[in-house]
Amino acid sequence: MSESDEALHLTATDLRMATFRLARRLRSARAADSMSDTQLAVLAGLRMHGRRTISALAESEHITAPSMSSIVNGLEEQGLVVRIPDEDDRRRVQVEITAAGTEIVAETIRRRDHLLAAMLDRVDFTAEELATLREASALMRRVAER
Amino acid sequence: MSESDEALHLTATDLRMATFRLARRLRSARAADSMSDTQLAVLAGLRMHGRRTISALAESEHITAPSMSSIVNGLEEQGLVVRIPDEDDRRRVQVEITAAGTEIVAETIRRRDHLLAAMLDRVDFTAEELATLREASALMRRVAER
DNA sequence: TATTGTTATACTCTATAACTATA
DNA sequence: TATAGTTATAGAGTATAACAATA
Repeated sequence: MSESDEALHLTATDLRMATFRLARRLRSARAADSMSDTQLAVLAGLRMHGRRTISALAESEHITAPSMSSIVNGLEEQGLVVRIPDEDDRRRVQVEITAAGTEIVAETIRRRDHLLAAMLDRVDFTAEELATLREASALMRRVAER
Repeated sequence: MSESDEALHLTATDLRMATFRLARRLRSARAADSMSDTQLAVLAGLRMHGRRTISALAESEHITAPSMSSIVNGLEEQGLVVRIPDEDDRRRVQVEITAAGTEIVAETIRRRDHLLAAMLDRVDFTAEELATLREASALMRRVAER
């Protein structure tokens, strides 16, 4: 293994462990304990990208269309999304987030950010260490896009 | 809000987004597609900390004892753990990972590290950027410990 | 015929309540 | 009585197979 390959693998191992541990801690914070990870992910996707069909949502979340149909049923019963018939292709259904759904996502994000900010505060990082974390965040997002 | 509070919250937001996106990508890599996140977490905990009781495992994973009992049933049927009666307190059962269970964890870690190393490679980071990621990994683990 | 979505059915993971065995 | 674990039962999330409506 070359020196640069070794650096790559060492970085990968460190970053994998750190990412899983932090994600696990943050995932516990959410606006409603009854919301599943998938429900939150669907709402967050709709909030970012606007209305989507069942198939598109299923593909985004890597689950099947019947599973997504069932998830959307649950969200619709809670008033967090609405199904809108597609006028151009009447086989399709557009799923749209409601104001209540948007608020659930926003509140979950607020709680996670507050939790993480409090965790960062307790460690008492220097300005330089905080800067390193922000630089790394940008790098991590570039990695995750690939 | 003070300047340092603002830095804390900006860092928290960046890091939350980056962490969730990367964790989500990496979680899909595992030694067996049939293994659930909880099953993997239990195996990984047993591999690190040695034999544990059902109650201790349930507490670690933040699930109830009946749920953990069921998870352990599944792992035992697959030959990945064994139940060992506790001689000192015969109400207790010690759960121990088998060689096959250890291998599942090791293989999952290998796959995730290889996936992440390949992702890092595709972005073509400089040595300095890789160093930033490794420094940040250490900082993230300190944060997650709190 | 092919595509979009739903319904039917089954399995896993989770919970709470009730039970057994042991302390 | 209290604790450790299991069993019984139910609800949510997932899958595959079969179906209905539309293109």
